[in-house]
Amino acid sequence: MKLVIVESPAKAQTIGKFLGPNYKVVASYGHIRDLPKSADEVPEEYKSEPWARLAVDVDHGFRAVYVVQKESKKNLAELKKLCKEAEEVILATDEDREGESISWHLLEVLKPKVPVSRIAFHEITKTAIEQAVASPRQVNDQLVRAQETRRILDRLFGYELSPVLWKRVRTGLSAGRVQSVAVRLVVEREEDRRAFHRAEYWDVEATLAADGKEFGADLVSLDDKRVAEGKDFDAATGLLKVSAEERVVWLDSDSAGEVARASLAAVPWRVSTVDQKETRQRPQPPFITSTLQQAASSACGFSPRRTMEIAQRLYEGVDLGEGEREGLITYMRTDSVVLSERALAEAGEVISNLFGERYHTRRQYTTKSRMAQEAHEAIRPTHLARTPESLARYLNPDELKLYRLVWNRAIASQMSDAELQKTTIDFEANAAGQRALYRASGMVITFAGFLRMQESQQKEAQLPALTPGMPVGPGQPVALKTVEPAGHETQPPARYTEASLVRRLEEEGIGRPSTYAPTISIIQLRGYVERVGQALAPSYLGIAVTILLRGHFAEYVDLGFTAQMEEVLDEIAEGTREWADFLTRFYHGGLESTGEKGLKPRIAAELGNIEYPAIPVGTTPEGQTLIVRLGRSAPFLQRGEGGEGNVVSIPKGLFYDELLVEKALGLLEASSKAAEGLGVDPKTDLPVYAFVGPYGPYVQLGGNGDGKGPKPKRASLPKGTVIESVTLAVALNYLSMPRVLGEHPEKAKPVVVNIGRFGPYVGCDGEFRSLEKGESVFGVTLERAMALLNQPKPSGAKKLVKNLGNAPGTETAIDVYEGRYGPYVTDGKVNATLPKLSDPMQVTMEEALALIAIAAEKKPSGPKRRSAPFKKTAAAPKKKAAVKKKPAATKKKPAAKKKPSA
DNA sequence: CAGTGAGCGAGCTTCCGCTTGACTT
Repeated sequence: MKLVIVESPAKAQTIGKFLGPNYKVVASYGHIRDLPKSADEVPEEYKSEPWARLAVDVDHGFRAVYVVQKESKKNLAELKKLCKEAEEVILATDEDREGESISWHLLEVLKPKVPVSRIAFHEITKTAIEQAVASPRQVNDQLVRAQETRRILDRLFGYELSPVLWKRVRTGLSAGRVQSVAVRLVVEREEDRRAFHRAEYWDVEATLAADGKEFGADLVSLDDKRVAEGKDFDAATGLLKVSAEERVVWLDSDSAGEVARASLAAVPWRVSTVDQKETRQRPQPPFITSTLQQAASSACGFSPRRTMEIAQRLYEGVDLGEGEREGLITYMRTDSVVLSERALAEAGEVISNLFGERYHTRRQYTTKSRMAQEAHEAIRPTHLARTPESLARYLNPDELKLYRLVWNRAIASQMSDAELQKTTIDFEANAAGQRALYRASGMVITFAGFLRMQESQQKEAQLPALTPGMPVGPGQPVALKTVEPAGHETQPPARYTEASLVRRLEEEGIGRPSTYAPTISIIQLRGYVERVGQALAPSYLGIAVTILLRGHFAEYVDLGFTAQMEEVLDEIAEGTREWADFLTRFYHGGLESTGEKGLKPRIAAELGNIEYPAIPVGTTPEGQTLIVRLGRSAPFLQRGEGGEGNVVSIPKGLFYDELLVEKALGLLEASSKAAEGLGVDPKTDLPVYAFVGPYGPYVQLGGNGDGKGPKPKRASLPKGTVIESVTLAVALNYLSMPRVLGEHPEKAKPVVVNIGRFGPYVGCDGEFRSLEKGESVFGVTLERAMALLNQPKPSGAKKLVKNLGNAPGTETAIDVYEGRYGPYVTDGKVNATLPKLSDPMQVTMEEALALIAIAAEKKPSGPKRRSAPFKKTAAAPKKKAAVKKKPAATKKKPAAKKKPSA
């Protein structure tokens, strides 16, 4: 038996059929090893290395530590077994960088004792596979190194820049070569929308009729000066932007009205020119991942993720009633527009049968993108003879829609050009001494060609047959019906949709077919981008993060970064560049003299300069700055230095493009008026208000504004409460807190329930207990409260386990504690968690001191964590942001901990 | 940006690209 390993099980099944019983074809299920994702996946022997977090030894040749992915373990065990039974192992992973890498990892892990060869095929047909088997080669190490370089660069990029965001913006955030540029694109589109100035421009529209047909003609020029249209205006200023020598006239409402009146009075007009032109239209190439996602989005409203799910099902196949599943489309993660010979031939037959020979034009497409790796074909039906109609009863409606899309596009791509005839007729009028030119455009299809496959037929507009010199007016062959001014406005650039963002990334060579949909998901999951209908709008968090990265790490989030990386990877693959050199320069930097800084020193140098992000909004007429800051619960607008009356939260759904100075001032105004309140508390006659504060929404009873007198009663609302939804009744309910549930039978003290900093709780006489997760304050009875209070205090607190006595020669006591995170030792200053599986009772003084020494050295270096953004009071000086450096002990690489690195 | 009641050692979070898992009441 010869063992053939491919990447996907569906492919394995198909190939298995071609190769016959002497071969066993199995799948690797993609990559089998990767860098460990987090500390707990790092092998024990490397855990104490300074680079363990990265799993790349950045100081010794960028040696990477790979671990078998959990999901791959079972399959790998199976593969190992099969390897032993095989007389030969054939690696048939995809022929691209990642595929070559998978083969290499398979070799490393399986270590087959039998001959191994590497084959590749781009087309799943019997001949292609037989040919591939007949011409084996070895794994291409240079290509593998290129992949490894890519992988390591992405790891260093993501795992070094993300922590910058944790320190300066919010924990849990992420930055990456692909995702950060995706967010940047969305943010910059929003900035363009925000900076956009509308321009109003007018033209004149005439309705004419001849041969019983009505048609329109628009004013295009006056005295040979072209009438300005939308594209003539600058988006950022709303002003006309045409070169000096170009003669353009910008009509407003009045002048357009005048021209219209004068034109109408100027009958008869005259046909001045009739121009006819034959044109052709070519079909588009068959689908690749990005274009499929785009088309499915506009035609069916599917998100990229949904499109890929449906495509996966079509790829894996359905039971067509013959008991065997058969794949209906080729592989859906591809960047190649190439069609196989068989597909080309099949298309010819299908098209000739359906429409006739004339409709068929054999076309092989070539992929434009330099980044393309072309391991697969274009996305097409596996059998073009299988029409959507013939599959209708086997597919669900969405599957059918997508299949139809794929089939139509593949067939159309092999059909003849459409032939069109375009007609332009100009009419001339003497409008109050000005020569006004009106233009009518028509188009007829003389040969439909591939347009037969188009779902929405191109609109034809037939113009009557006119000849130059013909008069236009009452009693003439061409009648003039109306002449009216028409106003237009330029439109701001549209937001990206998920699919159009994918398309843009693809055009820029950023990301791969397998990551487009996940990238779109991750930037939403991180809260950088939100969906508004089909469109993507950046959140204020996304804007803040982009401002930070763009301001301090510009070249890393540059649109061209990936393209540059790809160039280097190509050189590595070709053997003209050394991979570790490249990574050294990327991470540690180039020669000092060149001023080229690597990522690591760059971050170290930059960190102190990074302020907590503020998003610029503008300046008030009084000269105060307006900014958006990120609050704990939501973004808020701040005027000047903030403080009472100068701060307001930003309502949900108000995005940056609309947050202009005027709107911002309106919000501040409205918030001082929120003061009007929800109504009056019947018991106290005091007004009730609902506000959003720094810790979330809350309600308040009475006393707003003056800042004097007794503080008003306030109560928190649960996190995420929409302030607009709060009614008087709801507000009063919360204001009833802290609510007395009754009296403690023993202590004779009141038992209360309230919502506090750590959530809802009950309390009595200085004793407090939190409610359980999800438990409502309104459901708590006295009984329940008593039950909670009678429970012992949850002991997250440390417990002394053992006293080891004083460290030799000192007065410092060394103790072992049992804490929330397990047992640890401490000298009172530095704590060190005991290694797993060690018995806290068996710890010796020696071990404890060693652990403490290691922990002390690991203590965070560099700038101290800065204070929370809202900690400071209005009175405090504003400048505090400068990072204080602790006069911490200089840290050197400890000579003691050295690991024999290979 | 308001305000109410605890406590302690933190360690973790994060990247991009390949692929589909699926043991039971």
